[in-house]
Amino acid sequence: MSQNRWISDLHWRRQGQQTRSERTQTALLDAAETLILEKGTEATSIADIASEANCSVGTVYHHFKDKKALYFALFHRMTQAYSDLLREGADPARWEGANVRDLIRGYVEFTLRTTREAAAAKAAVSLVVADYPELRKHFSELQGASRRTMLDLIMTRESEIAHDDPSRAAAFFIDQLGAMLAARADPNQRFSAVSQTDDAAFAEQILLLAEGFLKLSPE
Amino acid sequence: MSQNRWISDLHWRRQGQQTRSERTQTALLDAAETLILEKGTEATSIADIASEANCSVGTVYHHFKDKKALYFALFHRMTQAYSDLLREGADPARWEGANVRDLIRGYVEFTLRTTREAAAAKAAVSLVVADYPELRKHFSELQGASRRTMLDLIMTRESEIAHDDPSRAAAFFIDQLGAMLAARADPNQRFSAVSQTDDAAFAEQILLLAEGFLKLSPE
DNA sequence: ATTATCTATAGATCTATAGATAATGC
DNA sequence: ATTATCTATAGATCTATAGATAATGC
Repeated sequence: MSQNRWISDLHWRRQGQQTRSERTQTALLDAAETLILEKGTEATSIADIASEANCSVGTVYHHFKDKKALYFALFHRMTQAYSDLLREGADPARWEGANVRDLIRGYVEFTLRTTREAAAAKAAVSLVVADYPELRKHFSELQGASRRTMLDLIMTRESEIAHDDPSRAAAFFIDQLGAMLAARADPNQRFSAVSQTDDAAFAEQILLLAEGFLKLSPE
Repeated sequence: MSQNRWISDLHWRRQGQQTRSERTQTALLDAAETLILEKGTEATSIADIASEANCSVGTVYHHFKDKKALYFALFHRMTQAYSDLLREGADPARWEGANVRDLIRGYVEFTLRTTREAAAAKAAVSLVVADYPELRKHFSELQGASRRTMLDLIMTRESEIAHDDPSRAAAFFIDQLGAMLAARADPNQRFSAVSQTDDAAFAEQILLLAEGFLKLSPE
């Protein structure tokens, strides 16, 4: 019998040896994502996932140690994709000559775009996280990394901020901006929103908030 | 056999005839709340809930049609409590002589206090909602009601707002404030936050945001 | 008398595995 | 030769019910 090779203790997913292996794993993760969004994690069974991915239950267990491993792999796929995008977007070279306004505008646009592109993946993963308390911390830390990166970038332009305590104000603002962006990405928010804004108007209002709060020097 | 009397199609919970009936139902809901928070909805079985509430599986099904009915009742209990508090807090008579600043301060304090008091209930219910997509809409509408109430109150003080379009600005601000308060109530946020503020400092910063954005007339 | 509770269990999942079969690529 | 897949099923849940027993309150 072959030795099992798993990516890590956390993910516990077989390192495929053939091209079709990766294709099958992707199909399984896609299937899980779809079904979880549709019916929730509780109502989604391995047989459902296999069927949605056009393969058998046995195949699922060839690739993933157990149900939890499959869900963790789904978590890993989404967070990995997000981290990669973040690293690329936060490259200081990319922001040469940008002022604080540009940074905030860029952050809002980047976050809205990436969360929209990966909306299904993100929503499904947040349902997984709800059922696996051990993942909650990882999930939040990912958001935290994105905020720290943004804060560092902004603080290299500290002189533009006329607020008494620029670093405290910037940190507060970024936390709140994170909350606003998270809410905006939540498809349920349309039931609770009392204002309607498209993305462009949203970004514009956010800049007004930032200007008033941080007291940015005039452009 | 006795006729079953249920509170509604949605909640499907027996209308108890004896004092101990209510006590048992409360114990069952409390037990479900505790276990869901601990292990998630998927891993929580009826037998677990019965055991945590010191009663038998048969008793659970005497009071609730099925597992879903129990979870829906938990949802109902939390949302009802919140609605009641909201109705009380939003009474216009209570806000005689208050200006926009007072209203915002009051809203922040009210929301932080009630969400902290009911933190466990809210967290458990949000896990339930994650597993029952049909509840998502109800959940968001509840938040929406709270925001509309707040918006109405603020707009009776429209003259204090120097922004070009007071009603649009107020609606936008309330939506964003809702997002910030929701994030603040989330216990995971401490892993993602880059700023540390206690409730008093938070309320103060929110007022600064409001003043700058809405252009409130000086006090 | 009616309502609430318990015990015991049928029946329906669902997870995970064993063992046989098919596809891949050296 | 090795890797990936399928079929069939054991074993472990878990939900929900039936029927007997205990507690309540008119």
